[in-house]
Amino acid sequence: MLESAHALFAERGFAAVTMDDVAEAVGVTKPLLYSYWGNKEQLFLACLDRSAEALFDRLLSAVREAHEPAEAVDDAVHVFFAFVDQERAAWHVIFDPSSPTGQIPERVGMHRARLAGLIAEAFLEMVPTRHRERVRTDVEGRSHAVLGAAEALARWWLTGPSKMTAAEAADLLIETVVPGLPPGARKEDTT
Amino acid sequence: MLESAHALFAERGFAAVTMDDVAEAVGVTKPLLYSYWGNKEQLFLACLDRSAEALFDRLLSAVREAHEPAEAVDDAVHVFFAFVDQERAAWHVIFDPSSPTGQIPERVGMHRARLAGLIAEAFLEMVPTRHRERVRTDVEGRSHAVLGAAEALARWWLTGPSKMTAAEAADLLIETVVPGLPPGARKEDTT
Amino acid sequence: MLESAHALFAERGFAAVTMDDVAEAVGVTKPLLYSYWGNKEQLFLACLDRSAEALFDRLLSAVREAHEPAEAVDDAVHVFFAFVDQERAAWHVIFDPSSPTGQIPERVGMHRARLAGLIAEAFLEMVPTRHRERVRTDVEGRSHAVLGAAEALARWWLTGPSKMTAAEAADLLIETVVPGLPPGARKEDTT
Amino acid sequence: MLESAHALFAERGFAAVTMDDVAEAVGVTKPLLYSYWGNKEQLFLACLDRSAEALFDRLLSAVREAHEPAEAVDDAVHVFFAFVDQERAAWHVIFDPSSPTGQIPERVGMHRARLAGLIAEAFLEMVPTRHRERVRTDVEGRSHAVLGAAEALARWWLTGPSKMTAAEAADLLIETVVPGLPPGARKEDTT
DNA sequence: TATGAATGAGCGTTCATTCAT
DNA sequence: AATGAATGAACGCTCATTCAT
Repeated sequence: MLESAHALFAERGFAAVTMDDVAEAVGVTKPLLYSYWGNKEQLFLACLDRSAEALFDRLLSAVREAHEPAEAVDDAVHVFFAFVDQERAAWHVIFDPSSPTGQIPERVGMHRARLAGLIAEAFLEMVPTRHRERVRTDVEGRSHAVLGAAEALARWWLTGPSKMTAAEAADLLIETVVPGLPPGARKEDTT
Repeated sequence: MLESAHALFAERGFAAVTMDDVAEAVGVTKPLLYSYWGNKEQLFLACLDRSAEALFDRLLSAVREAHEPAEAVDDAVHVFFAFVDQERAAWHVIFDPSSPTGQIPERVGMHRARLAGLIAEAFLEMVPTRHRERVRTDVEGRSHAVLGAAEALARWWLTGPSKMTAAEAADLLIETVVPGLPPGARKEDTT
Repeated sequence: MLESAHALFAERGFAAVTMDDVAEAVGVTKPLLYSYWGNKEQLFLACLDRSAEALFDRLLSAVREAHEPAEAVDDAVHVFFAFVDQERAAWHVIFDPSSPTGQIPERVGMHRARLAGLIAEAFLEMVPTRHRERVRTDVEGRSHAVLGAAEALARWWLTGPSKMTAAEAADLLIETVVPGLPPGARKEDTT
Repeated sequence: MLESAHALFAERGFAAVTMDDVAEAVGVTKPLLYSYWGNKEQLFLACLDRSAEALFDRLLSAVREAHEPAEAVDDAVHVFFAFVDQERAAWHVIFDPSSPTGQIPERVGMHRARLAGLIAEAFLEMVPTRHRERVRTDVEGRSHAVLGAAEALARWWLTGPSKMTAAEAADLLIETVVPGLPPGARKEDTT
């Protein structure tokens, strides 16, 4: 039942969707919508959480099932682009830029942080244990950078002139950001 | 006079600012605003162009004045973070995610593409002439990725727990994405 | 419920009535007005159609129930002035001259044409069958002329110094325009 | 200089023309417009008077120069349609239906009355002197009816399917309303 | 005289949200 | 549980009109 609302938000963005639209698409009356979700924001947050959770789960699996640290990052990136490719609506909802009111930005930030955390963990795996604490903050920043790179590359890939497959886009991202990692491993670890 | 409007948009985003707000902040009446800019969108676009132009100019100078290709990218990244640091309002307007109506997304896309183009040029300088055509599309994608990484890292840096200086944030970005470049230069050129 | 809106439009004309006025007069809030009629124009068109329909129906009955052609025109004219007399608001809405935007003029033209068509039919009845085609265009023009005469006479009657009854005004119109008809019947048919 | 304003009012009607439009069309600044005419209404009234005066003058000449009463009405009608044909802008301003505010309707009424008065005079000429007082009111009403008929026929002629010349339209009107006149002359004067 | 700049007052419309039933 | 009907609160925008210069 969230399905239809989800599709609408993905297509037109939070701000451009009215509760009337949602009610019509879902096939129920507006008051019912309110009795279920309280208000527009809550409804959107439900969609957002659903999408972000799905992406998070897939990334988590990829990272968990990887046999070695370096592989984990690669797999995660591939999973990310596969997700964008297959679950376009979910992707749009997660990164919908037209939702700047109330609790939404905060929640988006939280999901972003969770995703970045996942990436960060994978990176940390590549750093010898004794150096992890020292580089932790850097890794967090890098993770956000990588996530932002992924987001921007995905947007360019979806809307631009490129005719890459999801896998090729993923490889491009890996080539771009992964060699720069793990941090500290390069410079400081040569001792 | 755009100043005040600019500040408002930076602070609250396009959607959350009313023309009444702007009028009050600027210290004039609404009709005057309309006589100057026609409508809310035009007013915002004026702010947007102004900010994006400023960032573009700074990056362009940095790239032009660099002595060698590798230096150009480094300098650009540092200039970028310095800009975010000093011209926070401009930065927010450029990457305001709450402006999804009318011509705005298109214009934002244009500015993003221009910035990416600048980065791409700098990267191409690092690739031997005979390989440039072959890697051009990849480089474009990478440029968007780098820009996205910069945007995300800047956001994390401004809002997160990090206490880095702008220069340190810039270095972190460089470490993260620059080694991955130039594309083709690494793998294919060793032949 | 259209009643109050109708009265307002009749009294002050389309342009001089605001939706706030209507809402207050009707005793509901503005959004409800919009949920019922969509916009000001639609609301007015509803009033217009209602009035024009009422006048048309009365004229139609008069024409249908007349025992012979000549009587039909007479009766129609009397019905017209009786309508003006009793349903003054409706009359004002139909001939409201302050409604020159959107679909309104077109719709007014349509209603005028329908009324003229009714008159034209009555006139054609007075013309021998074999001449009808030949005079059809003339009759159409004459019908509009008669309708205009009726409208102007009614306006003069309602606002001027005359103290006639509706029946007397009707007779005056009949004396003025009816002898001039049927066209063709006079000049051409004597052969 | 009124010329341009006149043209605008004729084309779009009173309500749809802004003072900015007028200023631009005339080629002066708005404040100058105000210094000349005081306000929009006065400006329009100036245009209106000018047009109405022109029509009145032509009708007056026609009536004055006619050799006998019956001819006067015929000539006036022909002059009327020639005016509509040649001075379409003036005609539109006189009968502009979108000017229902302030003094305008009253002034329009005055001009209408003057025109009707002219027609009435011509008709009265056809009535033996001793009956004139008795029929004066009737004649006034009839004159308005004739004027309304002329107006409606002209509108139909200009916008409808007819391909008549101005003279043919005039003849059609004469056939329709003139035989019905002079009033009283027919019924009562046969004694 | 003539104007660039400025405004008061208001209008049509929208939409998230609620209540009586 | 479910809804048809209703609304509060704004918002973008317009335009006749007027000062300061």
